[in-house]
Amino acid sequence: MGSKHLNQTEKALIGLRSMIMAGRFKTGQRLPEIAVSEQLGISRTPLRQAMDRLVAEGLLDRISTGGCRVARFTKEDIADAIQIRGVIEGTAARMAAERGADPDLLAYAKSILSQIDTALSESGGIDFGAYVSANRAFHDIIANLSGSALMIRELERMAQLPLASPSAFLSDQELIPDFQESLKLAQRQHRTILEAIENREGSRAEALAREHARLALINFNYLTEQKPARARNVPGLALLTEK
Amino acid sequence: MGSKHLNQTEKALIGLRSMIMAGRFKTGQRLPEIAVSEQLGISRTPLRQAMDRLVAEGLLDRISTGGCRVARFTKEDIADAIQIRGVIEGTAARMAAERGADPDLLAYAKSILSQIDTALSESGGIDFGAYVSANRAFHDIIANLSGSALMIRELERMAQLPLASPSAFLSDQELIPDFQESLKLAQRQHRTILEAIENREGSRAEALAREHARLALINFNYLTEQKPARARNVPGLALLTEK
DNA sequence: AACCTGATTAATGTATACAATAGTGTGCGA
DNA sequence: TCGCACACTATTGTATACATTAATCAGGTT
Repeated sequence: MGSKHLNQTEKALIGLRSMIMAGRFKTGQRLPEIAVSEQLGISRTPLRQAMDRLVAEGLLDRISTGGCRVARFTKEDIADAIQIRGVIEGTAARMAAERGADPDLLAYAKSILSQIDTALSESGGIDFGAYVSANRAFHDIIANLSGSALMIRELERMAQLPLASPSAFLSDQELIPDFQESLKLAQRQHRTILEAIENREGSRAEALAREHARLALINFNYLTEQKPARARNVPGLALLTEK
Repeated sequence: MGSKHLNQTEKALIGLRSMIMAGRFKTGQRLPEIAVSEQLGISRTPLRQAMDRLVAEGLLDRISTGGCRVARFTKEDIADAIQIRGVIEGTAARMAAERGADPDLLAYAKSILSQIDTALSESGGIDFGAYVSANRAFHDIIANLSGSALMIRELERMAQLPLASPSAFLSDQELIPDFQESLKLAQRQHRTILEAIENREGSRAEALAREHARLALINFNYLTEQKPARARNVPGLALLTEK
């Protein structure tokens, strides 16, 4: 599937991003290029390229005196990110509805929903792996249904923002049984969104997609307020800062 | 004002961006690093950094086999970009209204509106320079009124997209008298948006800001369909492609 | 003792040399 | 004449050395 031949810049990007997400750097401190490049076994040139990419993603902030530091996010930042992602996904859904969705893509979306149904009704408990990948696919399809290349790009960007992606709080759900009920609600919302798109009900599709994103917000609040210990396992949550 | 000490990367960014916007590169062809670096008098390292930034901005596309090419945009792309910008600005306005706008910022916004009034009522004709900079300031304030750092970032991004910025079709308006009436309509919309924010009418503020963005779309369509000759003067329009 | 000033150190920013790879053209064969 | 293969060229990707600038620390002065 994925090409195995990653160049140095891509290796640096992946390696550095995971280090950041895991919270491996001291807060507020400048990220030392030489040390990181030695740690990754990659020279500074591609590392710096990767850092530029991470600045664009919002994971790093440039420092005026030179270099970068790891960005910190407040709860409010994350709530805003989720809300904005919802707004953009809502716009994608509305565009899809108003312009008319591609029939093949619609059919594909329905097959994905069936996969989610299957994942949710496993006898031995929910199949999280299948759910997460199908959920990701569904949100990709919504972007594609809009028919706008820019929309696809923007939603990809939003998904990279820490904790704003539709799957941000899913990766570790096997640990959090309380979330399982919300998965079923989410799936009902998926169906309704697709139905609205198919019926060309643009405004309804938009509102539903916005509301759907709020589930992520609920999960986020639940996690940080009720289960702070488990929150440590969620990648990116290490970047959360007080106030 | 602006710091005079630009480093090489920033020089390359500015220089390359203006070359691209002016349409100085052959369509679909790979952008040659060596030639450009010699033309700018800057070595390849900071040039490549600048290219990465422009990829993030969407002005360049990466080529799978290496290097970048200048991105091309269809009319539909630009219409989508304007619409999405309107949606995000609408969200900023709604956030500002719902959360309550900062009084100082609100007062500042009103003073900017007065400046626009003055620019529009000059006896010798409209003062375009003053209008454009005040208009830009107004849209910046809307972003800031939202109180969300992410929102500010996203709107800055959208403003960099070719032809999606609130000022995209203003820079050259002295040549296009037909637009002058639309400036007055735009200013009325500015007042209404601010009023809705002040009254904490979130939904109204959102809808008004969305509608306001459509003015850019109208100007864009008018320009490309009615005055294609004058369209050549608008920076970025060189990137417009058929189909 | 606190603070400013200067020198030292260590980091980032830049240029360039080298390596790897994609693009191009030529020649040979069918 | 067309197509394929091979070699060659040109360009990108990477490493590294150098220049420049910021951070640090010591020493002296107030």
